[in-house]
Amino acid sequence: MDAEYFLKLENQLCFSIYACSREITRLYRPILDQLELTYPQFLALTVLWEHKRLTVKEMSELLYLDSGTLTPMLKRMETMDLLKRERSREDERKVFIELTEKGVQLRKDALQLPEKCIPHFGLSKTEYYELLQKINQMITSLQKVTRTNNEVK
Amino acid sequence: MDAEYFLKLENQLCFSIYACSREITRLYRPILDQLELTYPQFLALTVLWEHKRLTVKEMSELLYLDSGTLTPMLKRMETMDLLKRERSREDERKVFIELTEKGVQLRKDALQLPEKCIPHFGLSKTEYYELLQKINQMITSLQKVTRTNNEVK
DNA sequence: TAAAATCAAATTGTGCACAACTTAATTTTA
DNA sequence: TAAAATTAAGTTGTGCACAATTTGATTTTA
Repeated sequence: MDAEYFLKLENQLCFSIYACSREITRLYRPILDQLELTYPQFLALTVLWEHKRLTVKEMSELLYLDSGTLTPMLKRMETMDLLKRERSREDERKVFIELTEKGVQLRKDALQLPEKCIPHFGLSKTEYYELLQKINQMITSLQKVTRTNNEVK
Repeated sequence: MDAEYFLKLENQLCFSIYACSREITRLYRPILDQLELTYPQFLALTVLWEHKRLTVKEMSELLYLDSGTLTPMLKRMETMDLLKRERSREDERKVFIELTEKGVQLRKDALQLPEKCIPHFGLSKTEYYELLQKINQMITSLQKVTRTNNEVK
């Protein structure tokens, strides 16, 4: 492994991925602005459109975000009348998140997002799927290290 | 294009890339902690190791970060004695950034980063390069839209 | 060459991201 | 079954990211 080589910015895959992530968010922003959503809020809605009702913990596992990020964001979204937060009666440590009618309805408007944005990725259908698969493979590998006690040192 | 399909979290390439970016940062963190650096600070050092002296504008173009992000970060790094900020005499709008001896020396310690981290990406050499290329291709496509006035609406 | 336009950096304000910690509830175990 | 351990959510504090705006310098142009 040539450490000198990989220390150059242009050869750092981590930088490319980090920059690409922000570039996609920038692409999405004008449309999300119309829906009055941020990108993380849109992701939170996405999992709620799929699962109806989730605890904060479950959302945290789906989005890889912790309660320190989710709690304040969900509170903001509650204020915006997109969702309800309700503490579980069976286990009072848990808080259930459920969409309001407004939150459910927003899905219709959000459908334009993939249609308007994905063409700008500059990828063929095949490239899109292959890239998705590769990145997911990478996430799985990374989580083996980052989600255990085997910290890299 | 099946918008319903692409609205599912698992099919969203943007989510994968966003999650992957954070997962890599998490992998890097224990090592960067030892160097007392954050990931964006490490990137700032990376471009300064390559270019010796840069204006804020030039760093902003290399890292795709604006002055609102860079100025406070560079001030923190100046306090940490990693770099100097000096306003240009020829054009007083510009501020030059240059590494201190401490900033230069940190490069030696940073060399361990790629060596220790890249193996955990779970990619072969070929896969690494292909992925790097694909992501860079994607960034270029995205910038055609995000870095012009043709906003997606 | 003086006004208008542009430019570079800094500032302000909002919203993540996340480490570290706290609180309160539930589960485990001695 | 009471103490210890674990768990879920919330809190606190720091550091990005970035839009929008401001400040001051330089360039363009009428």
